[in-house]
Amino acid sequence: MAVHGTTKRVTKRRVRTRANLLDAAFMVFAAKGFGRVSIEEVCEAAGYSRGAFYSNFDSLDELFFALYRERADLIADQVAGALALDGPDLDVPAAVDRVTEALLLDRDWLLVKTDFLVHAARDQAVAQTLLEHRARLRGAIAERLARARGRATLPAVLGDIEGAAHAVVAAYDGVTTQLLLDKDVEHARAWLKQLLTALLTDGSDSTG
Amino acid sequence: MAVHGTTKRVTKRRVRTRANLLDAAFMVFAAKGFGRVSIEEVCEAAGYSRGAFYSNFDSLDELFFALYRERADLIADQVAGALALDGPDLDVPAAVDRVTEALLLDRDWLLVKTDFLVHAARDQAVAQTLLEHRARLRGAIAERLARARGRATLPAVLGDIEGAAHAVVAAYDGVTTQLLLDKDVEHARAWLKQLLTALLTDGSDSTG
DNA sequence: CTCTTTCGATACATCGACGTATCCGATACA
DNA sequence: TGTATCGGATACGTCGATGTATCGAAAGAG
Repeated sequence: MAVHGTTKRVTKRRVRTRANLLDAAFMVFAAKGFGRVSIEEVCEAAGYSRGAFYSNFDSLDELFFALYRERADLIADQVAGALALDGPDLDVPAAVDRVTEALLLDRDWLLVKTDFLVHAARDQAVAQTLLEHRARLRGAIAERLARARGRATLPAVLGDIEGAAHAVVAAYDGVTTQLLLDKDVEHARAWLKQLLTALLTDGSDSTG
Repeated sequence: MAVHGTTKRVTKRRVRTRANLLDAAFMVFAAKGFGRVSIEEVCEAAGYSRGAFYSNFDSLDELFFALYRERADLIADQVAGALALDGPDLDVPAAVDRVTEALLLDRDWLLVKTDFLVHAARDQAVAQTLLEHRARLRGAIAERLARARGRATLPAVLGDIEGAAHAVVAAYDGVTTQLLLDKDVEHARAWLKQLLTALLTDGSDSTG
């Protein structure tokens, strides 16, 4: 097959190297923080020389971006999956349970994610990407919330369903912050459930 | 006055220099992020040489810590002040208004604060300090919430008043995250109000 | 199996930031 | 005002990280 012309030959070795670099970078970033990591450290952790790095990326920033994109997509799918486990109608407490399980497992990811947030806060283009990711997540949540209508009523204060989805994300972010500090995953999980329940259910429901 | 013995002579010039360095550092940190700032940049921004820096601090970390402590205390007082403006009884919506005004003014501060959070997440000692700060804030909030009892009832899902205070902080953190990305202060403020209202008022109140 | 292309390692030059040691002007105190 | 001390500037040596250019080895095509 003549896939010549524009496309360069891409070896299996190359994709392996790239993946290894990304994986190593993830661990190093999680451990030391993006701002305190050098290209050399990433290479050393991955077992490559700097030549391999420069062959695959132009800068640490580019690698970081690629890394975030990869993992964020993965998480997004995970959450979407957790939300999809329901039947056509959504059982709010059950969904809350499953989503909190899926979201708050990996402290390393939270560390990297927050580094990326800090990065995005100072770079409009990066911020745009992150905002789109978040919008997608909110969209999935809103879609599911829509199906819950009638079974449970949302508090009017939050406005429409979009507002409620927004609130869910905010709660998640808030819990994340606390978790980064106290490192108590179980507590964070339990508490996120509480928060989401408080936000998503009318004060008037009395079921357990 | 013989304050000799242990105490070194501390000149006015020194305190001025130190303050200038801290102020300059704040701006530089806000602009570029702690991880991307060198000692030299701070000195240049402040109009001093590196000699001045090393005469006042041992490392960038130490300066960062001092800087955070200073500003955080300032903000804490500000919030406490906003909460204290009430009479003995607390009017929840009014207090929410004033607190949101006080909290969300300075994007630069949010940037630095988040940098510090990322920093603290990887250093237990620093995390401890930050947790104590947050505990103090929560304490002030809880104290005020206690006075509101009877006037407005808190949703039961949040548990006790401590839980409610926790939720307030989480909401603040959540909104902060969004604000860092979209830079829309007014929207963030309005929305924080909404969130707090949803969290702190029973679903059964109907007033606007 | 051979030949070409690609990938990653090595060696090199450069640069910026660091920390220190020393010196001079500023400041406080008598 | 004199003087001892303090604070900040300057100059220096060092080190780590960067990016590039070149080379040998691995992988794919025929």
